[in-house]
Amino acid sequence: MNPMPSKQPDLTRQKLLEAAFAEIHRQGFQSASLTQILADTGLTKGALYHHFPDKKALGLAVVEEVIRPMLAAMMFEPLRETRRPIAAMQSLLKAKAAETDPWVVTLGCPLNNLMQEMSPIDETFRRVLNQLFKEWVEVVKHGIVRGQASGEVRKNIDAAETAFFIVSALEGCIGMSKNTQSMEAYRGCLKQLSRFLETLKEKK
Amino acid sequence: MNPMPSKQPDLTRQKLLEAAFAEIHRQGFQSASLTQILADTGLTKGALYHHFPDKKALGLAVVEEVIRPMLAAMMFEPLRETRRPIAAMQSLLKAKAAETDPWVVTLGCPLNNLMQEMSPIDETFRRVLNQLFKEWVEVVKHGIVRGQASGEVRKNIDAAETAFFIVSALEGCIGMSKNTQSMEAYRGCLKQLSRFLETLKEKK
DNA sequence: CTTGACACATACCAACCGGTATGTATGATG
DNA sequence: CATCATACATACCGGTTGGTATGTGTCAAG
Repeated sequence: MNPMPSKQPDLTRQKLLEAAFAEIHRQGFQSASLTQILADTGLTKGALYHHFPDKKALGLAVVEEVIRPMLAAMMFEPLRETRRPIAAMQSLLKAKAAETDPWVVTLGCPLNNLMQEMSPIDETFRRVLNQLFKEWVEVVKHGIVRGQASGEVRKNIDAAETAFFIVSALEGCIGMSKNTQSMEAYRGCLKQLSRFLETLKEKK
Repeated sequence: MNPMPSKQPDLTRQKLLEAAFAEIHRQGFQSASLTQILADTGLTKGALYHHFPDKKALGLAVVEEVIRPMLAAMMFEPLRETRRPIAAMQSLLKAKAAETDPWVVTLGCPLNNLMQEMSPIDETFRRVLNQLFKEWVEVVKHGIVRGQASGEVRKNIDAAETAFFIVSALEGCIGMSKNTQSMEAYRGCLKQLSRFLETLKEKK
């Protein structure tokens, strides 16, 4: 009846995923230590290898079940149905710039970190990460297209190319700011990206 | 007199640096294997630890003595004395887009790779990498300032912020294209960056 | 001719890695 | 009550890691 706190497999799996996410976010996938993850969770290898066949599967699960929902909530949802994507994205950037948590500036975007590390050396990772990345670009692209329909966005721009660039530039800003470890540089970079977005608007 | 081919210490050191650069570029610093580097050079640990005190020193030397000159030749020099930086950068981007070597698209920018991996977890690396990055931004910034003086560039833009953004966006383009492994996406992204540069020009 | 610093090569080490084999408590099922 | 799969824990393994200690050949100086 009263289920023991330590015998809920779904909860255990979730704890492993979250600890793995944190460790991977800090150290990267290859340098992430399973021992460390287990130390963080208080679990053992028995639990880990019961829920995941190997380290790689754990990493891929982190992408699908931790990073994807996170990204969807933060970046996809706000753009999903907007008819004024430029305005939506600018308020999104403003929100990011207003964050006081140095999380992003110190550790960077989890998706980008993994892409940079794993895409060149592991095809499975590359496919999964690229799929997620492409979804992101697609969301932005559809936003732009809707913006073009509603008259907010100029019609002589390539929606796909522009969307790819916007996401790339944002990841670039985050990455460089991570190196600088300066919230101020981060905000300035986002401001310039916002300036670029402004140039996409239809002139009235 | 005739110096033996294998007893020129400077040459040995250089071989180690280049092999280390290649290995680090592929695998990242943490996952770079000293054994692999030695196998690539045909040398042994005796040679390595004669020239470098430890792995970290080797990595930092790679940054200073391989990546820095490479970056300086490719990105700094073309902008050093130009009075029309926008034009110079656009021809630079054009040259990058025209490259058929998939080197950049498959492995990415060595500087950015190291920054993403090492900056959050090692302060020494972060300082060295950030120094190099800041020099890059500075070169672009000075170019913009000179462009403002010569009338090519609008005067109501923040040179420092803009320079930071340009470098960030470029690194972002490279990074995302590395993930996509598509030369076409890479070229499209550079084209959008070029479009941004165009908006910096003084209206005639 | 000897000495000694330099430029490596060889052999070895403890620590850690991901992964496996086995043991065990629990809870549902027949 | 017996059975059996689930959900872990424990103990262990071979391989690899960065790093070290020692050996050796060369060459220049004294």
